[in-house]
Amino acid sequence: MGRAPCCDKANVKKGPWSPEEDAQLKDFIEKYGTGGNWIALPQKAGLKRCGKSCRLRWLNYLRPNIKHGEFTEEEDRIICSLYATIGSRWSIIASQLPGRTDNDIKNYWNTKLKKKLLGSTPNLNKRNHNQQQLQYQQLHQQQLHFPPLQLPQLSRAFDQFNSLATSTLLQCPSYFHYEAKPSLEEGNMIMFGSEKSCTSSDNMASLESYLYNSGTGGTHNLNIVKEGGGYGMSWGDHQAPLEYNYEEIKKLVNCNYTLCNTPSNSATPTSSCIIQDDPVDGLKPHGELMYQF
DNA sequence: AAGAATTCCAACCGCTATAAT
DNA sequence: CATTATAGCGGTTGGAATTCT
Repeated sequence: MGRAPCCDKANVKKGPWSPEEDAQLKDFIEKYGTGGNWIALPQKAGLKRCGKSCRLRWLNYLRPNIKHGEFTEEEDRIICSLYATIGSRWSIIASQLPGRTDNDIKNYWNTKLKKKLLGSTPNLNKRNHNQQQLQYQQLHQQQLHFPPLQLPQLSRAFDQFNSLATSTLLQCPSYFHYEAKPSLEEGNMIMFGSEKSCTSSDNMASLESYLYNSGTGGTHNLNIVKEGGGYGMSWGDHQAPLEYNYEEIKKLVNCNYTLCNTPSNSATPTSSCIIQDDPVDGLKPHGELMYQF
């Protein structure tokens, strides 16, 4: 038996709320509270609405101290920082921004902030973006000389990751956790991330999806392994099937890692790393970043 | 000026976690 | 413990408003 519906779908109003309905809901809640039962509330308040709809209307619009309008730079910074750390957990992010709702922040992120961060190309529309992405992928493949479909997921995952990570870092470097061992050599490892970690069932596709969806969240280890005459990469249980040389790996990762005065074997808090954007890719933000790790 | 394309955001949907029985 | 009801969450959508061509 499936779950019972919370209301009679045929007899509830949907769509935008009228000022009268707003007033009715507001008056009722201010007088009697929600009673901890949203499902029963619309009937008591005389509204032909689903309890869920009432709850949403109250939380996102009617309740006191809701802040509407422009987000401040400080709010932007907090959202970026938390998104980089915990991903799209909007209710937690909203809890750090008094007066803002999760829905508001989610909308703001999806429509403005994400573009602002990635927006080194302000006139980018969907068509241009897709074209540029395609051009980039073609160029990328030509340069690397690896056959199509051999490692597309990993390559694209890195594209997505680096693009967002670099932008995020520009905004809020203190919240992003980055570690690297001294160089891309056998046995070395690059670790990105913060709190989340991939599960044992992750595969390349889910990893791609994870990186795509969660931006910089997560802890990911890219292991460099020696394979025959070149280097390969492994990610969790998955091993790249191809061999790459040092330069190819660098290009595949899509950043140039230059380490300065780094003691061997481990990253230390006194070391710094310069990441430069791939000049091939016009979509990515340009510049040079310094990290302490 | 007008139609097309894009942006924006309120509201909905479906899922999961938790509470109640 | 199993089942059912509810709250809450995040992803998605519809359509109004705005911008572009």
